[in-house]
Amino acid sequence: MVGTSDTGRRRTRGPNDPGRRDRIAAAAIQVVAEHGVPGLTHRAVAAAAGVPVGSTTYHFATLDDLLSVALHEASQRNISQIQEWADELAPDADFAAELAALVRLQLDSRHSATTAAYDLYVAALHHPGLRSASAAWDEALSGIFGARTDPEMGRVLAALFAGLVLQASLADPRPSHESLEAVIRRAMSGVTGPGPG
Amino acid sequence: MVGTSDTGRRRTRGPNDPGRRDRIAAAAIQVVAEHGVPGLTHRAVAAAAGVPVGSTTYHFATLDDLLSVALHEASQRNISQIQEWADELAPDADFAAELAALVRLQLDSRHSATTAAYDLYVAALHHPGLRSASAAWDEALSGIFGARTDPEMGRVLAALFAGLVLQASLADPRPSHESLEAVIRRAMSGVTGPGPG
Amino acid sequence: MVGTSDTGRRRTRGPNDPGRRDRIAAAAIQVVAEHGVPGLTHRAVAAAAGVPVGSTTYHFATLDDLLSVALHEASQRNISQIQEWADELAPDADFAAELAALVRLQLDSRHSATTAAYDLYVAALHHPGLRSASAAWDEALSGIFGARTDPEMGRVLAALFAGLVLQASLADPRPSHESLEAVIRRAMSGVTGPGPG
Amino acid sequence: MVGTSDTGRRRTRGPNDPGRRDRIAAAAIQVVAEHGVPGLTHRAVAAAAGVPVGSTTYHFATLDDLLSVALHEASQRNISQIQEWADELAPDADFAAELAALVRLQLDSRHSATTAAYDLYVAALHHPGLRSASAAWDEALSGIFGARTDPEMGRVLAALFAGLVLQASLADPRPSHESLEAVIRRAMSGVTGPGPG
DNA sequence: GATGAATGAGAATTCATTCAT
DNA sequence: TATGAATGAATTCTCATTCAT
Repeated sequence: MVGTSDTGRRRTRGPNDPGRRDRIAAAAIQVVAEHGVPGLTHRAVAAAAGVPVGSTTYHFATLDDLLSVALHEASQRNISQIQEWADELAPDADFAAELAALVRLQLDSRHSATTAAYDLYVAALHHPGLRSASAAWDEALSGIFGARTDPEMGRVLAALFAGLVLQASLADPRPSHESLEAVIRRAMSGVTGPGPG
Repeated sequence: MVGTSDTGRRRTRGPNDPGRRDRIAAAAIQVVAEHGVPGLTHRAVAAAAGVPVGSTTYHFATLDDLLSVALHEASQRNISQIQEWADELAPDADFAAELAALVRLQLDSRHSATTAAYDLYVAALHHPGLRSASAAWDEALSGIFGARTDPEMGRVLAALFAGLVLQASLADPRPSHESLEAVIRRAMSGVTGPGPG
Repeated sequence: MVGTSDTGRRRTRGPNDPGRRDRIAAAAIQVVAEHGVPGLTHRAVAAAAGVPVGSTTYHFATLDDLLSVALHEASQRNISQIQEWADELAPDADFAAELAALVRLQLDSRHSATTAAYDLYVAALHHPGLRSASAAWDEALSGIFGARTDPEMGRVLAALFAGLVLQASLADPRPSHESLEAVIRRAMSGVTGPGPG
Repeated sequence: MVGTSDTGRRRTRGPNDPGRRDRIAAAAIQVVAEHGVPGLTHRAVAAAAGVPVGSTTYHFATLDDLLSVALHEASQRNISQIQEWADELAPDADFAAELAALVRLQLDSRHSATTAAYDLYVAALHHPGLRSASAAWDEALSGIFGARTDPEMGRVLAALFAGLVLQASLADPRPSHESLEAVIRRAMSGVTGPGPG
């Protein structure tokens, strides 16, 4: 599936496969999504990436390296997705409703990525070197949400968003769009923005 | 005083230690606080509790049992503390300010317990059997906060609280009381409660 | 071959085999004799002792533990052998000749143990915690040899003995008894002991 | 100055570094001095020499090659140093005193080299191909010491020297110059040389 | 010549779990 | 009831060695 069809030259060794490092990083996120941070092992990542174990330790010598790349990559992806969501938002959109939809999106189609992201986010509690990445994530959310409201409300919504996604990921049944929207709208009740709220 | 023929009850080894099970559970939380869920092992817990490894497996046969008791115990403690905080709140207290103080309390004097709590909370993402415990926790927070405001605001504040504590645990430097209070007050701006806000 | 024939009760697990710890220690010396200190691994020791790897790590958690027990055991054995040799020495024996014979004995029938002993002795250079064991060994040799001559000559002979055994272990062909005896006798030329020298 | 088109000779990577092979050999000795023979790895040597791993395997394809070059180089250096010491010795020097000083010198300013030398010397026990190097070393010592006394005393002193340096390297505290001198003088008591003793 | 990438084989450890006592 | 001993299965990590470039 990967790195073939080029010339048909069989190659089992040697310095090639330039995308491998990235594939390993992606596999790390996938493993965290499936088994949590305790399941993040070189072996599991190797299996998920379809590479030998030695390859994972070559590119990421320690587990912390793996954890680090997973967190950075996951946070970057998450920020990109939310930025994209913000960019596509109509100027006169109902922000509360749209934000509720974003929460649902994180829970549904992006469920796996969301799980991994929160796992990694919390793992940073025990890895001082990773805290800056988690903090930068918060900053980004505040900025994105604040740009549509105001800086203070940005901070409100960033925290609320994080809390809601986390809670909702664990709730059974999942909260309805309506209830999410109501909560968000209520927190935004002091906003006099472009939305109809 | 220890391990003697106190009541004639046959005992192969060791002293009568009725609190041991609880001590092990407490040690489990402590281990999670220090090393995260990946560090939760029978051995680490045994060392933290000052008991032989065999004792931890005797009381909690599998790692999942340890994780489960840690989560239940941690969530119960957390809820108790917050309930206590609510009970001691003056009827005319400034709720936003007091809630900001509670956030700070979680970060400062209860930092270790808070870290463990979030670790365990997130671990439930990968342990369906534990989700109910995490969800019950949210319910409790919503209830406590809602009792001082209204049910919907209770949900707002529960999510906001969770998000703020998590963010603040990772922020460097820690957010000031003022900024926390401002965020909370803003989210509560639609409340016409007993507080001076 | 080991631990059977008792009652025929098959037993693959469980807390028994009380001599196991000692057998592992003996196997460690054997491994060093065969492959040197670089070959001292839990796996090799396990194979030599006929026990699972987990058993070697249970009794000797780290390689240093294994190295330590091997050095202590080897030095103790070596001292015992030499003490025995001294005890069996006739009062009017030709000490130089007998000492030369002892050197040969170390090289021939005890070759394997001697090799291991010197390997471990030198390994102590890199393990400050083991230096005392190596030093105690020297002390013992000085004492044993000095008891038959005088304390100063004891120190001469201890150093000479160590140097000769080491050199002779590496020489090809092995030095003859005559040449060893001549060297020793020459170093002892200032002795007016009970021997005919 | 480095890695440029100096002479037009095609060069894929890296500067012209004619001394590199020797630097790697020197680094190998240094690694052995610090971590013993078990620590002698291509990687450790590469790090110590400040060259890529591929460079160590290029110049010394196998670990045995590294071990071999380290032993030969170390023994040669050691012999040179001792030869130099002998050459600088005054004709009427007190040989016992000077030899004691040489022992001290090995322990003090040349401590690291001495440690490595004995490590490698003993490693030859398990590498038949290296025994000749170790044996040649003994020969050299016997010759050097014998030239100042007589051949037999040369052999006495070579063995005594080896034993004393090894013992003294492990003794804590290090033996005094006086005690070393006394031991050496005692072993030399049958010598009627040029020295005052 | 030289080297970064790659990998399979182990290395030390850790560990959950079992079990005789 | 309790626990030390035991062990097989990982786990992280190191490494010698190979090889395309």
